[in-house]
Amino acid sequence: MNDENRELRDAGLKVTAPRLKILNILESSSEPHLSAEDVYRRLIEADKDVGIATVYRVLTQFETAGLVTRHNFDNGPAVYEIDRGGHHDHMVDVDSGQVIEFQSAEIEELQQKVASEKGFELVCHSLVLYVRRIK
Amino acid sequence: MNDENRELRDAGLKVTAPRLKILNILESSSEPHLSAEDVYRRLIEADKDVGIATVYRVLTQFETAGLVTRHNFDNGPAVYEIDRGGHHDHMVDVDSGQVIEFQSAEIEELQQKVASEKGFELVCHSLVLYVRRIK
DNA sequence: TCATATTTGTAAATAGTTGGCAGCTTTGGC
DNA sequence: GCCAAAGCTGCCAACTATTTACAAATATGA
Repeated sequence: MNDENRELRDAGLKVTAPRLKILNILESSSEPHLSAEDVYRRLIEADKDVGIATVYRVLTQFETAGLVTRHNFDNGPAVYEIDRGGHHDHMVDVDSGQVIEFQSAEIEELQQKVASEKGFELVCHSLVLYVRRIK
Repeated sequence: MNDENRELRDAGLKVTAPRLKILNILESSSEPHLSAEDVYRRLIEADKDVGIATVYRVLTQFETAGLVTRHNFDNGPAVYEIDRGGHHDHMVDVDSGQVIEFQSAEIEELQQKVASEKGFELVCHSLVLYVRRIK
């Protein structure tokens, strides 16, 4: 019983071929942000017999289980990112579409502060900076 | 020639009945965040003869002209908000769906700082805090 | 008033995502 | 190891949000 099996078990999911393959694709991808279509395309390269609906279902289950995070960047399809521990936000280069990750403990703190000033606790957040490279 | 006519003119748009009505709906709505469907429904209450495609087209033109801002909250349709000058971000109550506006000069500053540290200038940003009311 | 460029409504097309269902697979108990 | 139950899958149709094509209607400036 290897690590990936255990990850699925711990998430309360049966260990099946599609789930293992999808988890593997997410873990081994050099591009950290994959859409359902992206995952689907990589899947059928190796194995004709999969449906896009399964990809969506599995990605949603992974999200619920906390294995991946789903991002809705401005338009287009949602992208999924495997959770490697460190929380971060994203910068999108408006010219190239490139996505850059960053962390800012200060911003995180201020978010907590803003929420609690209004009588709320912060559940999660979505911060995307749209940026342009300085020439 | 009234204010609304001028707003359209200044945006380089011909002054047409659908545009005036849509602008009016956005300006007079008590709910500041309206989806294209919302706008469409209010339109046909007064006037049967409009198409949803026109609503989308006009809202996109308004966005390009800087009259409105489009937000993509987590799921569901995009919502449009008339620009009343003051920039602000949003908090969404995950239990009720209620949207609360807030401003934080400190967060804005930090965003600039983060972008410039990576060699970028900030074009715009999207910050949504998903929150829960403290009991 | 006219000519022209824009804009509109209708309807059909598209993109992304979800749901229904019959058959297949995993799992835990024996 | 074998079986029943529960869960999972592929296929395909449906669905939601949005965009496009196009011919008819309208605003604008001369």
